[in-house]
Amino acid sequence: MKDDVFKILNDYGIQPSAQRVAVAQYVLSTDEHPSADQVFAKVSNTFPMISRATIYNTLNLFVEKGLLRELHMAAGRVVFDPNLVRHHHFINEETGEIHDIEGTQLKVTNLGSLNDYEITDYQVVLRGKKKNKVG
Amino acid sequence: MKDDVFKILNDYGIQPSAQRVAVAQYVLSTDEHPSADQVFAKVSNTFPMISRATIYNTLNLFVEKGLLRELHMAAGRVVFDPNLVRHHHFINEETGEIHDIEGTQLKVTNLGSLNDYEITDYQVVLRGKKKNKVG
DNA sequence: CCACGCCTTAGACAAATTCTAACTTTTGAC
DNA sequence: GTCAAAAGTTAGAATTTGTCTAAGGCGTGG
Repeated sequence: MKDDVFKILNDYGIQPSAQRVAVAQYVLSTDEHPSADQVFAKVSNTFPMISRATIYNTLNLFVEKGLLRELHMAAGRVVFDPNLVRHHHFINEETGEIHDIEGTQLKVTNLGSLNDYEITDYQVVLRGKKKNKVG
Repeated sequence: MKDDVFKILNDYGIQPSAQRVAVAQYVLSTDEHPSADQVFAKVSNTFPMISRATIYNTLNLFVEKGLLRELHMAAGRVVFDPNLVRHHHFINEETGEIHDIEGTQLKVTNLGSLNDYEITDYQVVLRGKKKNKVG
């Protein structure tokens, strides 16, 4: 198991260290969608000397190397939108700008199959960059 | 124009004040998806005495009254996801929990029509609550 | 005028994240 | 093995985002 993690880190071009292995063991085996602080709390149990900065450094490195993905949807760090009609958003990853995508440009189907949930709102979040006009 | 804003605030049950009108004039006329701090910066230009607390109070009031919507997708306050396969997320608004929705349960179509953008990633974000089992 | 309620203010506070400077560990050359 | 350079880690300071608090301002009804 620790060997697995070692191999995974190597595969992603991440130099293993005791701290990085400890973080990876937790985040790769959970479906809790933890925040950095939750990772800190969990990993501290088995690795009491680890510092917060290392947690942040390690998580950011993992994201950079493609081993983890960041989700930007928890509370806090919020922006405001006066457009109340259902619509979607495109985030330009080069600039951070958020653009509206009209509701009619995308269609989400099969919503009805999610029987356990009562959906009050949904939107599609697209990430990418503006195409260069060619020619 | 100022009269328009006055009327809108009244329509949404918001007691107008000089500060609230100033904030509304900016946020209702922009498509910049501003953060609270950006609102503060802009409104300070025309209303130098306004305080940050008033900006936050006012924006939160507008959201509460339905005049604005919050978007939780900017950088910061982040959680991490080891699931790299394309999938979607359901946020339980009662608990804040984030659940994975398999990519196969939802289908987004018409992506190809967004010709100006090069999409590197997308996901559907659903908000709501777990249904109570009835009976 | 006075009191009451609502609003605003400045600054304190709190939480999340990044930065910094010093220390430790690893690695590679000799 | 020893040394130096590079990489990683640490604690704590600093920054950023947002809320809370205590005090004061303003308008309306008496």
